[in-house]
Amino acid sequence: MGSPVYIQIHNDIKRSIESGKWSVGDRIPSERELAVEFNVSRMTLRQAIQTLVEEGILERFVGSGTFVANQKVQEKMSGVTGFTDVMLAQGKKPSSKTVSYHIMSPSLSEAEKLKLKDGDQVLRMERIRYGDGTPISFEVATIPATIVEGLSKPEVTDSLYRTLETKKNMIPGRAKQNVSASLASERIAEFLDIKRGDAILRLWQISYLQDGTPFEYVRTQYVGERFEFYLEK
Amino acid sequence: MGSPVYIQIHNDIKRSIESGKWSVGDRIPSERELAVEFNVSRMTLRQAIQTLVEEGILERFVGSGTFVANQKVQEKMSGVTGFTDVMLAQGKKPSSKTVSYHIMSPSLSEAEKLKLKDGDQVLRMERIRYGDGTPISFEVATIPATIVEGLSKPEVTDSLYRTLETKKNMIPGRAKQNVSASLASERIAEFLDIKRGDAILRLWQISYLQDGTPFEYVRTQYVGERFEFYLEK
DNA sequence: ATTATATACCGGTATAGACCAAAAGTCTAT
DNA sequence: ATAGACTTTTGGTCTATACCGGTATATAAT
Repeated sequence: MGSPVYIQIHNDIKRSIESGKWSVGDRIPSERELAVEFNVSRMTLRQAIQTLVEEGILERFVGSGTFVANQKVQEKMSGVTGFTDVMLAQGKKPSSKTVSYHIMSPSLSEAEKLKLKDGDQVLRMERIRYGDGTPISFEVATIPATIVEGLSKPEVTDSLYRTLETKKNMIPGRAKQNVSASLASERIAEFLDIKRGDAILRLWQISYLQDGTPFEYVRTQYVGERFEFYLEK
Repeated sequence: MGSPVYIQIHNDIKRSIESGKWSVGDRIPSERELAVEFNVSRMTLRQAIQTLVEEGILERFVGSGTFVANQKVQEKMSGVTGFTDVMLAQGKKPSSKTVSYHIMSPSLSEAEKLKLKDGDQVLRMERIRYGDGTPISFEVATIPATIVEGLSKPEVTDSLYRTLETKKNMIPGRAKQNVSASLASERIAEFLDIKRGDAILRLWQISYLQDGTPFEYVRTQYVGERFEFYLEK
């Protein structure tokens, strides 16, 4: 094992939570108890907990204990995690309908934002996203063709982030986002089962790999009534 | 001094950097040296450094040392910086009109979010914010009366964040935010010089001091057409 | 039954030491 | 002069221990 002990413990605890050993709201054993259980000092154990707190998986309260957090998972939403994970984290069943899916030449704006060279092709797809069957958003995603090379359509549409990590060992790093509000057009309203003129939360996002290469440019329109964006700074 | 030693050292070092004692790219003394200088254990000193690294002010390299990083500016935007600084950063002249300003008893929701005790009073103010003279947002801010005690109205309304830092030595820490979209009501439309039913970007934010005390609860409605929210993750 | 009060437990902070691996500096043999 | 081998310095990890103040709960006093 190359990684430090506290990272291993971090993963151990994370697995325990994912496997249902501890559920949302549960108090996990105290630091002193866990330190004995994992046979490390309390300081080391604390470091493992610390990383989980920073991820929003655990919450600590002085005098009370450490608890499995519920809400905060949403934080990642604003980050580089995809729609699928966000919905799952909220206990909603994610699904999506692909409206279009084509390899094509990028628009000027797309080429600029994805730092493409002349002649580079992109995959552009339009999708409607659902949570528990209700339309949540309509998104247009543009991805450089080189990134999705060799991937099947389901691998791209189902959960691109996971596929990239597992199949191509590409790990998302930072992301730039822009949020604003507008009104639903006729076409969008139809897709999202709302009325024309209803409130829309607009998000555009450029996601970068850890080396700074842009790999996805997404413009999303969320139904204002059905979606909240949660951030923690 | 109530705050932990490592926070004090954190601020000490931060001040040293701001005052130009150490510039961008400079190597600061080693952890062991600084520990001696501040007369604390290396672990405690490390914690101070750690918080500065998390803020992006310092960078650490094993075997080389700890260096002053070049700051990313815009990130604070979505965080605990106020409207004034955001506008200035974009080269727009900020101004605001206070619609109401009263000390009163908090609503249930306010009391809960600001963790108030029974009988605690709050300052509630409604403001219209302008950028270069154009209405950008309407906001309702609720602040515990204890926080603004002894401050003049201009000190609160002009730039609360700066006043708190300079006058009360209160330093903002984290903030929780929620973003969604809705439509403008008649009243809001009038304030913002738009039409009823126009797109509104809604933001509520709870800001906390470094010790976790909530000190401000703000609900803002931005004109969708005139405002974009920029984030970097 | 209700209200104080004591106490055990919790995470937060802090100390003083230790060893490791990566990086940088120094010295040496070629 | 340079490549390679040592040594020192650096941040990263880890231990074992201690005390603090907040929290909850059991116990005693009302």
